[in-house]
Amino acid sequence: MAQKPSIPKGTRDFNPQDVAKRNYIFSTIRSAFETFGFQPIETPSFENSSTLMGKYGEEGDRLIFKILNSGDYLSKVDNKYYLDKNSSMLTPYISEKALRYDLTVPFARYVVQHQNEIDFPFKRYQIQPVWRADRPQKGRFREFYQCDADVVGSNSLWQEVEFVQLYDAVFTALGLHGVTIKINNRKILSGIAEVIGAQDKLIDFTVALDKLDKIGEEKVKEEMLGKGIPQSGIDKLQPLFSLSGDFGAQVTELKSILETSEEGRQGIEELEFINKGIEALGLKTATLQLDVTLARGLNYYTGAIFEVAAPEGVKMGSIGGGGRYDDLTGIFGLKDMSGVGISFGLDRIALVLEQLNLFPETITNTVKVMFINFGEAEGMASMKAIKVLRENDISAELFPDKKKTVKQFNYANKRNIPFVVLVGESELADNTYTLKNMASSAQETITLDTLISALK
RNA sequence: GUGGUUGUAGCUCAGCUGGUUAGAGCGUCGGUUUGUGGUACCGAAAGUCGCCGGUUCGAACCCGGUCUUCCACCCCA
Repeated sequence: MAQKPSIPKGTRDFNPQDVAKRNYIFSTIRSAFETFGFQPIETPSFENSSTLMGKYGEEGDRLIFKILNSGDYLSKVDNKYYLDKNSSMLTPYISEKALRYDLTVPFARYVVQHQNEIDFPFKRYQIQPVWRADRPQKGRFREFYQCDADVVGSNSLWQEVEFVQLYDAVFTALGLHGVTIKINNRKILSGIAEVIGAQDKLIDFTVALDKLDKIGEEKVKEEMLGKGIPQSGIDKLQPLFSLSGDFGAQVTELKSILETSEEGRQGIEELEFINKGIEALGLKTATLQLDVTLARGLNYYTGAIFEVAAPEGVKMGSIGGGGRYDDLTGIFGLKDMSGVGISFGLDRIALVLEQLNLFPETITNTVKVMFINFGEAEGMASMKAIKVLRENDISAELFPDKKKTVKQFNYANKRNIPFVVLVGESELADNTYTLKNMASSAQETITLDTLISALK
């Protein structure tokens, strides 16, 4: 055998069973999106580099897949950068396009570009692959699908309420019960930073706070101190580390911490509105949980921040995330356009469903009936019947070769084909069909009309 | 990007401190007399031991590099 071919790091092939399972998730999400009034759009898999670069922070820029220019791309390069081997300066000269890194920034570009054709508020969903030059791990790929729903052009907090409901609806429909929808608000984080005198260190502060459940209270304090946050401020955080109780109790605690911060108080108000809405409307299987340490999220979030964690006991990074960004389109020149949205990580959801064995057994993409091949004349009779079955929306096929029946049955078995039809010498003479149910082994010899109704 | 880890037939894995023709189970293919599968029995094919280089009389095994896998950072879906 020759050298085995392979695919790039962090990419995968999907076999028919995989595709069937993924399609099941896609269609569940898609139908929920549409039920909530979202409309689909699609954008190109690659954008101009200038559209993407600088939108995800320094880290993000590094993870964007750049596309090499065509032609003699080195001829345009400034000798200085070339000879210095200065990659970051050289890149813009040799790469003008890049694969999309997420669906939100291309969406912002889309909104600005098509602002005159769009009726606001605009609710769109988008299900497409994205690419990141990340180092792969489990549940972490270089090519994966995001399923995004966003609304632009409305400041209403009802949108946030709806997104919580949407998460609940999708995961309930997928049978993935017990997910936790964590919610926080960027304004609360800013407020806390303000109160402890670290407003200029918001990022450092949130990054440290985010690690609370991972490295513990002491280490978090150490890190904050190391980043130059005053001890007096850290002391004020004490109540934060011991936040407990239900949503209401935590909010009360927060209020006392954030008394002096206008922004913080606003964040709390928003949070309370969302929680009140969800309490009144109810969730089917998910839980909404306030998580003040939830600080992840891209630089552009300005209000609510969401993240969805798989049910307890499943080791997997977040399976969804999102939030409110007041000025996303601002970077492309369209001001005062608030957006809020969420994303589902299809690939991780698939892994979780697989692990918990939650895929319905009925997910298959096999044909319903296979005709055994007994020879040329029998084959012709079979093909005629198959034609009629297909016209009746029944998937059917003829085993192409006249092999031993044992082999043909084996094949049908392995492909999980539920029914087999035999058209041999006697059936040919009588103009009948022997239909066998592979699961029960029962078989009967019937006419074409009966065959059709039996398989419908 | 940093540190670690993995890689042997299609799949899951054995292979003792380097020693002669690298094994098993499952799967695949063929057969158990030619119209009936998922069971049983018999038989066969299939591996430049991830790739490149080095050490050695000799390497799947030791060393270096590289790719891949997974893990921890980082970041995220």
